[in-house]
Amino acid sequence: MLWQRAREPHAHRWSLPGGGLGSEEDVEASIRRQLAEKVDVRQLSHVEQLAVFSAPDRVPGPRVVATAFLGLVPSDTDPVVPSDTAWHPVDALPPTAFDHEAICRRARNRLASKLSYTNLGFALAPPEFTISALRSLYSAALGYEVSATNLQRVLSRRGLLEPTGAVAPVGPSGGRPAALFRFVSGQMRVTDPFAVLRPPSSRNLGT
Amino acid sequence: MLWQRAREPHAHRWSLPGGGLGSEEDVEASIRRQLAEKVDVRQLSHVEQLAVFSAPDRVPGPRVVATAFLGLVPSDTDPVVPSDTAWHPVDALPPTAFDHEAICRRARNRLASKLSYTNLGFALAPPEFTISALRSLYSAALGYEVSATNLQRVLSRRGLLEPTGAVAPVGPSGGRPAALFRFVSGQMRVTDPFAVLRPPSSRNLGT
DNA sequence: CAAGGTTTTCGCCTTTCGGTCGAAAACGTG
DNA sequence: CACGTTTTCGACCGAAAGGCGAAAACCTTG
Repeated sequence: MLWQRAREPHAHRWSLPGGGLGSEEDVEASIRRQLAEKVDVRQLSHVEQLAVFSAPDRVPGPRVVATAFLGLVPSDTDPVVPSDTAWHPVDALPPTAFDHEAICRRARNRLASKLSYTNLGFALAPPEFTISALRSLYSAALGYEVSATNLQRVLSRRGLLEPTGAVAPVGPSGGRPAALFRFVSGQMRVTDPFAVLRPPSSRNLGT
Repeated sequence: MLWQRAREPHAHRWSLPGGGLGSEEDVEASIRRQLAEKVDVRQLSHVEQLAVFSAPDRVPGPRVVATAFLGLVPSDTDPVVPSDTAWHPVDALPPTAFDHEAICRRARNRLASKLSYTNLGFALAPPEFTISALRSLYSAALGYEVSATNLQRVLSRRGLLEPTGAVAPVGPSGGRPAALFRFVSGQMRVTDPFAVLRPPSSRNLGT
């Protein structure tokens, strides 16, 4: 989500939401406050620090040190945004101000990595979803196609997925109605990565 | 590596090396400069941003925003450090100044995670090492025992390990002399994590 | 120098995990 | 009711990882 700068420098270029750090808040409280001007903060399903960008010449004039965040909203949210603000596909960004394109790239890479080795998927999905919808989300975020069969098995084996029992309405072209799933509550925050070298004789599946 | 504060606030408590950001450097250049006063920077085998710590009351007086870094040196380096500076086991830290204990915990968690799903191990190991020495390093960093057999196999299969041909001198209690290994050059920087959901029909093993 | 202790290495086996494929299920439509 | 469409599920396979124990290669000691 970018907003279009009205004034120089870099007028008319698109930039990430953000602003100065208040004296009584930490950086996360600050970005949530800044974001509240653009979108309802309660819709944020995940917020994490990305990196500090601090090159002396990253903005004209006096140095500005930026703490970049990665913020996610579920795919079904369509928040009302101000007129100077719009969503852009991360693969086809318009001309951006300052180093904001690099920041977006970093965010995209972080998301793709964490999708694979953590349970971050819950932050992208709506409360209930079909496997094929989830497959589309993962494919879009990762940048390559994943198999629905495999995705369901991997997430299920990790104990993240739970059928709701209901089925989704069928599409205009027919087909078998898809079962609805949800991420199991209690797993709706980022947990430890799924380690490859595990402690002896203990899997990280059970509660 | 901590140094002992001489003055208030928090006199005599141990704190992480660091200092103010200069106007002509970014945060990584700054921490390398600060660290150079304590230890030869060329010994650093890995440096990465950890997180920003910015709670308004994290230090007394005016707010100080800190960008924390994780820095690693190979286990065989024993750098000369100033008299007010010393190494401490991360599991048994002395009383620390400010929020530096929390920073250390975060660093330790980051290290443990990345050891498993990236090739970060090279940053901890000396240029040449035996499998059991490497096993000790991994066990210490991860906090649980790993099997030497499995560690060697996992790292080998990822194409990270290479035998030097030489063997290490035997210990005081005898035993078969251990073969020496090195991390293959070209893999001596952190590469992409080993993704679980891979793109179709392409493994991340080949060069 | 043979016996026994110690440490490393290696092969074999089992389990788990991820990838792939195709058949079957469950809907629409003509 | 045949047919297209989409989802679901089971089967199979290879690769990855964990576990175990025998063999190898050194030491010391009697």
